[in-house]
Amino acid sequence: MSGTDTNVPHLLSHPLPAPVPVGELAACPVADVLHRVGDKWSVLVLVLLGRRPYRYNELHRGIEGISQRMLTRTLRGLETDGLVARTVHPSVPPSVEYDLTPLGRSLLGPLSALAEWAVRHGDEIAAAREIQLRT
Amino acid sequence: MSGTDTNVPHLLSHPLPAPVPVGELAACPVADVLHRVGDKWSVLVLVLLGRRPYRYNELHRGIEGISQRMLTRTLRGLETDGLVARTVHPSVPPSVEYDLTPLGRSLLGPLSALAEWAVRHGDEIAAAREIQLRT
DNA sequence: CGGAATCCCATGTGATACTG
DNA sequence: CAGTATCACATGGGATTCCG
Repeated sequence: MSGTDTNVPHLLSHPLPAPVPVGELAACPVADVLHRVGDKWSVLVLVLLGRRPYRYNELHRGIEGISQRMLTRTLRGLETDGLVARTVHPSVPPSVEYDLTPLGRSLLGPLSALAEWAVRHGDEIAAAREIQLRT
Repeated sequence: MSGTDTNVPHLLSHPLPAPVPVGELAACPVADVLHRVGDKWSVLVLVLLGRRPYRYNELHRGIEGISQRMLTRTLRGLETDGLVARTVHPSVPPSVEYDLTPLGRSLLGPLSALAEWAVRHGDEIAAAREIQLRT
């Protein structure tokens, strides 16, 4: 991912002093994407759909604790952003299948990098939080 | 702590059907981290502090549009999670310096992967949103 | 300078009930 | 099966004022 750095500026990697305000970053879609994927359920839906297509109730059973409302809203949001495709199969009873779009699938890579970091350092964060609680 | 754990499972990369509900993922800290960094300002603060240490008002000026309240809350949150260190220099007038901890710095890598993705595909997301708006 | 306190609104999230 | 509708609550976020 960092290997093909042809024209994309490395926004996070250069340790230079900031000459200008981060309008460059506020205007850039990084925070946008983080906000989209940073909600409570989106990443879980993306991960599941990264394995195979799922039907609605299948997702509902697969993601423990999600309400129908939030599952629907999450799917709609991801669909709106072109990350998830919704396909209705005209059968009786009707079945609806959700799957990742190529765009959504391309997000799995960067997401997995963050996932690995989270798995590796999650306990450190938890430890840091514990310390704050006892002071 | 978890540094010795070399076989971190690739939660997002194996395309196998899900044998069990994602309790594995709901319990794992991935969504947690996304939620922490997925707010409106955290990533911007992390990026700035990735370049060099900053003082409070320096950050306030550097991040256009952030309120004092949110800057403080964001810094406190990142500090609580052990990603940012706050150092008070006893001078007159007092100066407070914020910097990334090693943990915080280790997050810049995965974050930059996501940032590159966002820069590359941000327009596709915008395009997908436009389509939804006109229907 | 580096915040804290307060008020207020928007959004996220959940529970429940209902439906084609 | 695959949702919608409604209510209710917690949190996020901004504006303003005040303080050591």
